[in-house]
Amino acid sequence: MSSRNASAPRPSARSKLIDAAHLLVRRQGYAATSVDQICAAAGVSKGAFFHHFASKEELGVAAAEQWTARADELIFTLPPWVRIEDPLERLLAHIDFRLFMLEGPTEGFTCFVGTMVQESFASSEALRAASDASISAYCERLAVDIEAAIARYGNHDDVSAISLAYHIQAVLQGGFIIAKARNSPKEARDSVLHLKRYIKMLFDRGEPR
Amino acid sequence: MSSRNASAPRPSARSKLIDAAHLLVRRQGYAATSVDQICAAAGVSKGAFFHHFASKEELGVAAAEQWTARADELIFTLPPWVRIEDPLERLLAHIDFRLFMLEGPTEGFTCFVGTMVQESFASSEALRAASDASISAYCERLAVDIEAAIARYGNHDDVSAISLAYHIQAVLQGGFIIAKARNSPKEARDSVLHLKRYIKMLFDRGEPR
DNA sequence: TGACAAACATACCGACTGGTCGGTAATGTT
DNA sequence: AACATTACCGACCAGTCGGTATGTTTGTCA
Repeated sequence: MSSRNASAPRPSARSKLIDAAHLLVRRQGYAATSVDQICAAAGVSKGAFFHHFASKEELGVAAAEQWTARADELIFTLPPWVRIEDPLERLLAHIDFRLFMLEGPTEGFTCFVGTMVQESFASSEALRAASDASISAYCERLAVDIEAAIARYGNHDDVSAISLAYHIQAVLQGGFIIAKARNSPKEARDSVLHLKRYIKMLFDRGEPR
Repeated sequence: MSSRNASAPRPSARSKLIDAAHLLVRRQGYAATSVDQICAAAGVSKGAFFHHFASKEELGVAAAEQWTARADELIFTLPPWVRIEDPLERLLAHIDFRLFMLEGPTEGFTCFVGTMVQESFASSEALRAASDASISAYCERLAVDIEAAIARYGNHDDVSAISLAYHIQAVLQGGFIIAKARNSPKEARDSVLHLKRYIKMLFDRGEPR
């Protein structure tokens, strides 16, 4: 839907620009990142930028779509634990993975679309919609596993799978902000541990180990 | 610490600039909000701006401090439920209040410092520290009530009061992002309901009503 | 080899950015 | 009345913004 042909012949300018946008926007935010900066980081001229993207906003949309694909691969396709049979164990492994990601420098684990949508939700409908699509795709994919866990184990209240998925996403996004403010992922990690405890309680299991 | 004398003689330029900054930054983000925009919204000249603040960054710091005071008043001082005797009931009333706030247009309930720190954590140590101070002040104030609730009721695991306070803050901050992306507070409200259910479970109480 | 278009580079535009500066009006203080 | 201080104004600066116009290279197919 985003690129005219499925296979990119050269991985060149376009994808390098998107990668640079991911890097810089996660570090500085969308508005504070200039087109010139993105070009310089990508090692590409400004003319090339506007050859591939009609505007900075259009790059933002493309970068959000790419972010979705990247996340789906990194979280739902490549890791070995996605093949765990039990859906609840798979869900908990997912949480552990997100916890594992909360390490190292802040720029390494924060979310491109979460950062972008915070600045642009009111000023650019295109960026807001693209960010929403990315976040919602993650949540809907996660809700499939949650639904399966509910079907097998039931849950404490009659919580909906999709609302729990959004809750997980909210804890993560909020954790990123706390980590940025605190300049440390510690509080964010503890928050994800609270989330894990909640999920276990929801499915009526005691503490692990 | 922020203003040289405790009582502001005229509520004029300085506070109007801070109010305008709160409004515009919450809507557009920090970098996307220009000094000229803030001056126009405050009905104040640019010269007056740089009379009161040495830089845009300094305004950001002052606005964060003001945000802390405003939040403390709005959440921990003025509401009648802050005088509920039982600390757990008071905590749950706090959650209900945050839920109640998640209504109306997005700009109405989002967090100034949360928005600002997301863009500035890597580029301005002063803004990051000011945002951290605001968020942490809220959490530490909240942890007092949580600590009292733990003392009276115990809790399921041996979770710490301060980590639960940061978790609450994470759910709220994350909810703001979800609400911005979804262009609706629905999923954020559901997320806070998950949070409330978790707190009840933590303190070993069944469902309400 | 030549034709032609896509992929890139260079130079540049007007609008706007954060910030400066010289000056003025009001408000104490003595 | 004289003076000092603070609050405020509006013009202005150098630099940067997103975006455009135009030129040059590169790959493809005849």
